[in-house]
This record gives sequence, C-alpha cells and structure tokens, in this order.
Amino acid sequence: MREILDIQKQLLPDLVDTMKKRYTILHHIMISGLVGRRTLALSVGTTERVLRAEVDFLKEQGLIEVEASGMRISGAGRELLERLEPVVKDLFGLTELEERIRSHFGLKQVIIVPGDSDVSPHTKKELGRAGASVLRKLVGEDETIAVTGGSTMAEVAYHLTPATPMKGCWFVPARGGLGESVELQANTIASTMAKKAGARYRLLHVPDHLGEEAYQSLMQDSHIAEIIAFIRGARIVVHGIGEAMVMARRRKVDPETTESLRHDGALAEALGYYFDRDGNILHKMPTIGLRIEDIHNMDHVIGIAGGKSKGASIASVLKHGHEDVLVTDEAAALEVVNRLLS
Amino acid sequence: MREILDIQKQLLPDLVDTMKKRYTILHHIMISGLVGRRTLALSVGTTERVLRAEVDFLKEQGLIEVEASGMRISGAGRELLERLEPVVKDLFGLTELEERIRSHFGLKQVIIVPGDSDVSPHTKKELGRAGASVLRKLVGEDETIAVTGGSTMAEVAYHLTPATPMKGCWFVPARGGLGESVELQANTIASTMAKKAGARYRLLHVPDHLGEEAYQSLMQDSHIAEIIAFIRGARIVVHGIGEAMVMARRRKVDPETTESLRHDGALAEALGYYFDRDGNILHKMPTIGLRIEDIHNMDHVIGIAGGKSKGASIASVLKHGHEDVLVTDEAAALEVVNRLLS
DNA sequence: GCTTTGTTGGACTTTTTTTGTCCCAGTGCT
DNA sequence: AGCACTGGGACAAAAAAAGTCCAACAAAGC
Repeated sequence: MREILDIQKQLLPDLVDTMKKRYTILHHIMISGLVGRRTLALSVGTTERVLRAEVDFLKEQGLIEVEASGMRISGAGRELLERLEPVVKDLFGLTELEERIRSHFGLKQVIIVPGDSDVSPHTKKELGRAGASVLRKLVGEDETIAVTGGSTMAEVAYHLTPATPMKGCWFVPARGGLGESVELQANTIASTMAKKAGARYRLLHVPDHLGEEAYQSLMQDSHIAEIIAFIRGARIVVHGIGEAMVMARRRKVDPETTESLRHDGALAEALGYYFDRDGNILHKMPTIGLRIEDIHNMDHVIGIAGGKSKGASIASVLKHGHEDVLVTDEAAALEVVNRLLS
Repeated sequence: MREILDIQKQLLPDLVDTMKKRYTILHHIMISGLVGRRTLALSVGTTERVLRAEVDFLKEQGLIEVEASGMRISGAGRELLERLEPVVKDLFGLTELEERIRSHFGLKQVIIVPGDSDVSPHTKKELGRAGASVLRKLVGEDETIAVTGGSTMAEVAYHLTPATPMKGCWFVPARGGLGESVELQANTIASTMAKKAGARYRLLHVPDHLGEEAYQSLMQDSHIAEIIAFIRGARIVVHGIGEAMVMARRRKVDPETTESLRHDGALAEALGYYFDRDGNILHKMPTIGLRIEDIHNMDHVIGIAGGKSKGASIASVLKHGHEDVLVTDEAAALEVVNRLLS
C-alpha cells in the first residue's frame, strides 16, 4: 500500500494533503453528528469559504447529507470513513510523528519515510530520494552547499537530479579528511552530487589524522585557506549522522580517544564532532573545514540518517540544537520519540 | 491496491485522470528520448501551454531533465515509470475496457468496477455505488426517473444519497407487475430510491400475469392511464439486465412460453423484454408501462448489471442498441469483449 | 559558415477558478 | 416570539491557469 502511495506522491504531491483535509472534515462531521458550516470551519481551522467548497464537493460525492438544519454524514460517507481509517492511520501516523519531532526540537521541517533502513535497502533508497528532494526545494541560485560523507549521503547524491536553480551552485565537502573510505568521503560525495545536479564543485584535499603542527602549516597555505573560506561561506549544509562508536571504529580513531569517548558516553557523530546523549560535544576530529559555530549561522542545516540503530544518535544530535531539517525513516523516528517519553 | 485506489477516487475523483495524464507524458518522453514541447504536445494531444505546466511540474519533481535542446527522462523518472507500470496497467486496463465497449456499441458512457459480482458481494455493492453515482450525475431538476426491479437495482437504491437536483424528481417503476418478489419489485425499488434521494415517487399497482381482457380494461382506468402517461414522460430510465432463463424461472413464466424462449435461444431479459444473442426481441411480458419504443426516445437509458454469468446477456441487450450508459463489473465486461472477438 | 527547424523560457493578456465578504431566508430550540 | 444557529445566493477581489507571441539558443543539414 505504501508503495502505491509513494508513487502517487511523486505524481501528485498534494494528494496526501487533500486527502487529509477531506478526511478531517468528514471525520469532524461524523463526530459532530449534525453541524453547521461556520462551526465546522472553526473546528477544522479553515475559512468558511474554502470549507464551503469542500462541503459542496463532499455533497456532490454523496458522502454527506446537507439540510437546512446542518449537515450530517451519509451512509456512504460513514462507510468510506471506515475504509479510510487504516490508510489514514498509516499515512498520517508519519505526519504526526514528523510534527511531534519538529515541534519538540524546534526544527523547520521533518521528513519521515516509511520503513527501517537497517533492515530494508529500499528504505535507505527512499531516504536518499527524500533527502535529494528536500535539498532541491531549499537551494537558491548560485549557492554553496557543504556536504559530508557516509553511505546515506552517497544515497542522496545518487538520487539528485538536475534542477534549474542548481546550475550555478557549488558543492563542497564540509570537512577535510575524516578517515572514511574513498567512496564515502565527503570529497567524493560532493563531486558526485555536483555531477548529478549539473553544478560545479571544489574539493578539499587534506590528509587524514593530522598532527597539530601539520594542521597549522596547512592552514598557512593560501590555497587551502581560500577554499576553507569558500566552504565557510556556504548557506546550506547537508550531513549524515552516525553512531559514535561505529564511526570511531570505521575511521580508525586511536585507542585512547576511543576509550575516552566510550567512557564519556559518546552516542553520536556528525560533521566530525562527537556528542553525548544530552547533545554536548565530547570531541572534535582533528581536521579542517566547517566548525560547529559556522553551522549555527547557516540558513539550512539538513541532517539525514535512518535506521532503528541510529535513533539514539539522531536524538542526541537534535538535542545539541543546530539542526533545521531532519530527514529520517520511520524506525529511527520512533526511537527518537521513545526517547522523548522516557 | 484497488481498495485504496477506490477510496481515493471518492476523495479525489480526478486523481486517476491526473495520474494518467502525467504518466502518459512521462511515458512519451521516455519513448522519444529527447523531445520538444510542441512535438510532445501534439503527440499526447494537449495544447502547448498546459503541457508546459505539466513539464514544469515534472521538472520540479526531478522526473525529467530539460535542456535547451529538449527534454529527456531522468533516472528518477525512469524508475518511477517502472514502478508505475503495474498500477497503470491495472488502473487503465479498466479504462481501456470501458472505451472499447463504449465505442463498439456506440454508447455515451461505460463504467466498469473491478471484480466479479457473482463471486464477491463487495463488487455488487460497488456496482450499486457506481450506478447511484452515475444517476446522480445525470439527473436534472424535476425529472422523472423510471426504474426496474432486481437485486442489482436494489443495491443502487441502497447507495443513493440526497443530492440537490434530485429533490424535485419523481421515481416511478418502469413497468408493472413482472412477478418479482416484493423486495425486488420495481415499485419497492422506486419508493426506496425516492426516500433515499429525498425525492418523490408514484407507484403502479398492477397484478402479475395479466390476461388480455384484464389488460384492456385496466388501460381504460383513468388513474392507471394517467400514471402510465406520467411514466412515459420520463427522460431517464435505469434498468437491470438478467439472464433470460433465470428470469423466466424466477418470475414463474408459464411452461409453454419458457419452452418457446429456450427454443428461440433467449439470452437476456431487460424491462420485461426477452432478447436473443443478436439483440432481437423474442417476447414481451404481458404487463404495462414503458414500451421499447418509449425507451428509444429517452435522454438517458442506463443499464446496470454485473457478474461473469451475465456477460452474454449484457452483450445481447447492448446489441439491441437502445442503451446509452452501461454500468457493469470487470468480469462481465471481459465476457462482453470476448464475445466481440468471436 | 549559414540557414532552417527545432528547442526553452520569458512576457503579456485573457479566461477561469478560487477565495473573501455580505446578506437573506430558513430551522430548531428555549 | 426570540435567538442562535443553519445553508445558500450574489458579487467583487484575488489568484491561478491557459492562450499567444516572441526572443534567444541549439543542432542538423547543406
């Protein structure tokens, strides 16, 4: 069922909205028994005029009966409502989840795709598609977009398509070498995205595991300094979110640091920073690029991650509070919400 | 899947149309490879301007890529098209069936609901709902609607709901006593419909199995004559279609007539008339009301019947050629089409 | 290299649809 | 009878869609 809904959403994006609106109205009418237009408009939160149009439609469809004394649900309407119940629950369950997470963390937007990326590769694809779609909607003209690495980001890159305003954009890696494998590095992702979107890109080539001394000398280099300034001028950043210990292992962080992270209860990793369950920064990878304070001033900070196992990490990063948009999947979202309750 | 589509159709009637339109465009683009707006508009049969709006939409959705040299399908578009295939096949399969039957018999409209009424009671309900919906769309103000009896018609009656233009309408039985059981008699159906629709009704009380003499004297009666004139003034008739032998048995037609019907190859029954496989009238039940010549002059003749077993009967009545609108189900429609081929 | 025929996308007007606003004539309850 | 509701008609304002024309560009043929 979700399959078909998902297809329809691409062909008719405001399908769910319309369905929700009409369902809500019909539901209210059923609950109320006999109700008038103005009262109803008030309780569903629309103006009287647009509700009137909807009511006319419902009447036309024979779903409600309208008399001089008010309107009531018809037999067909009641039946439809019953059949609609599971669909709506499924459909708006996610919408409700989105709204709940959005308001709790004060985000601009939350998008949840159905499924669990841990289990189904298809869900991970959907996550990528949703991420690409969000990005497409947010970019303006001639903007710089900073991206991180990771398998989820790779999926986003894959689903990116050329869009008019993207032509003049630049894709850049958010941070330098973090020890990822080549195909998941920020540099690779940035260039893939640019190619997919028909945009341009600039890369930041720095070696992994930088010592303090090397770091300083690198920053002196005018080329590097220039590209870093360029990166910091980005107004949009898209980043993945990882589990702290998983990321530490994958990036071959040295044993002492790993132990210290474990000891401090590191839960999440994003943009080279490690966070504990309250969203505090525990550690920063020794590399260059966007700093957390750069992030705070950005127009759009988009976090993308899914899978039940990442729920806790996502919650932790959201607590830190620099996110604007979250794209995740159902399983992770449920985990996040569970954490709110406890 | 059909369940959800069916629900959606009630909440968003032009959903299928829009989906079809966009699918067609996308499909054309894929087929063509690289194609321009005007060429495309020509081949999908729209004006350039509305196609432009659609193209803008598809571009927005990232389903196509548009360059100065034309537009082509994107990866996402290709994928969507693939996923859409089964849906479309299912969805437009019926639409194609409808069109095929419509054009072959020169009807105004054909509506096919999915399923087989013989097997699934749910399909029969859908048939009723579709019939009611068609009727609701065709009635004008203060019109007279003649209806027949039968279980399908009872279902139509059940699904009828009050609609504004119906308030001033009259429901009347199309023909007098045909030997049906009470709950399936035209009189009962007419009154039920009127009650459901918030309209008025007039009945025609005549005994079953009328002899010639009684028939003549009945026609002399001014009350009867008046109501029959009223019935013949109807501009809309809604009738069921039955299998000849089944109907003959149910209505307890006398053995000789039954045998003669069988001998002549009677296949279908509608409005008290019996038809052979070529649509010729074999026999007319001895009762009063609408005659076949009245039917021919009507604005809207709506035939409603479903179930695989009725396919042959429906085809036979359609061949007679007085129908304007046919409401049936998938199983019956397939039977009808099969008969066209052989 | 030039022409021709296609392409997109911008700009404008006309038409249609949606929305906002008032108001009137009922209905049902007290 | 009075009151607080109801639906629905009417009309203007606003917004969206559609029709129309044209400029700028791309590709293919000559």
